[in-house]
Amino acid sequence: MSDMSIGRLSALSGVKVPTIRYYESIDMLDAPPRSPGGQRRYGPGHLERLRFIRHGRELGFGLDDLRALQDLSARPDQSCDEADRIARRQLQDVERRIAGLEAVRAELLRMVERCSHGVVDECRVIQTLSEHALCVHHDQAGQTPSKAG
Amino acid sequence: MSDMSIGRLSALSGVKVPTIRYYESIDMLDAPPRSPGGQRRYGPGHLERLRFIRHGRELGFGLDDLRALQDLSARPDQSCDEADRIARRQLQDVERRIAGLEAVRAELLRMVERCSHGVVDECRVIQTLSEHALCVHHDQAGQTPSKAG
DNA sequence: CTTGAACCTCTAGTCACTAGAGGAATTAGG
DNA sequence: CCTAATTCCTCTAGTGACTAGAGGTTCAAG
Repeated sequence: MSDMSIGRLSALSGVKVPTIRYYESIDMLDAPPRSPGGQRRYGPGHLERLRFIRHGRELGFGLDDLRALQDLSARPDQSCDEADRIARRQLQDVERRIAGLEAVRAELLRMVERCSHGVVDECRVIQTLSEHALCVHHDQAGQTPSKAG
Repeated sequence: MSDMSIGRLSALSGVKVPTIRYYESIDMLDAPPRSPGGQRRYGPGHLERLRFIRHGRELGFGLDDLRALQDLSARPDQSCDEADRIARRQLQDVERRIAGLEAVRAELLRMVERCSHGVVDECRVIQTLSEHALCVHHDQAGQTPSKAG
């Protein structure tokens, strides 16, 4: 288990080899000792940490959040309010994204269901994309403070 | 309406000024004529196209897809099968992402609901991330993790 | 000892923008 | 016409989280 090569660590963690090296380069993962020839040799601590990161990434946490959570878990006496706050923020973000995607899904469904498989000129897909151009929906411009059309 | 500045086009389309220039640079949007001093002057066709692009982006289409859809709409006699195919692929992608995010949401909910607001050592948030036993990845030799995003 | 897989560093590319520097043009008011 | 404010210009570089490839070195098995 100790003295793993990067390939073995990759297989055991499910994180690709270049990604492990990338994590090291951005200080997400401690640089391991090297073999006499200069190749990385990992211990079980690295594997544990990588799995933590991978699990967190699967849940959509950013690497900065995971760094913060990892730092917290190194100080077990502290209050876990910060960890809770990070997780709740992530939950809200995920819920917001689900809501957005469901609206998108509804519109895409309308699009493809109305497609009569004719020619482009009558195509609902393209028409819908063009038509909605007439609606000035949720205006998020914010780039020109003076006047708006 | 004709001879808009880039700022006005931005306000009317909801697409930010640097993004409009970026679209021009990657040939998503025709380069407009210039004023004597070299500033861009847009017509209504540009506005229509930009709104098409923005709407498509809101639905999650990639710029390559939108380029293809635009090219199709310039040839109204063609079959719209290609447009339909692009939209259906997008719909599937969105549905796949929703499913992934809902699994993520469930796990995040379990996380924060079990947090007892004590100290880090007992924190469910951090514990859950560390518990790779419950993790979905069994691929000990595989090299292709799938991601929820 | 040879072979071939796995490893090394480094650069650059991905997607769709965003930020900022440093300067030129335009517009509104006087 | 002059000035000041605003908008515009090009260009480079940065974002997040990797991924791909070149060109070379080390390791483990036979």
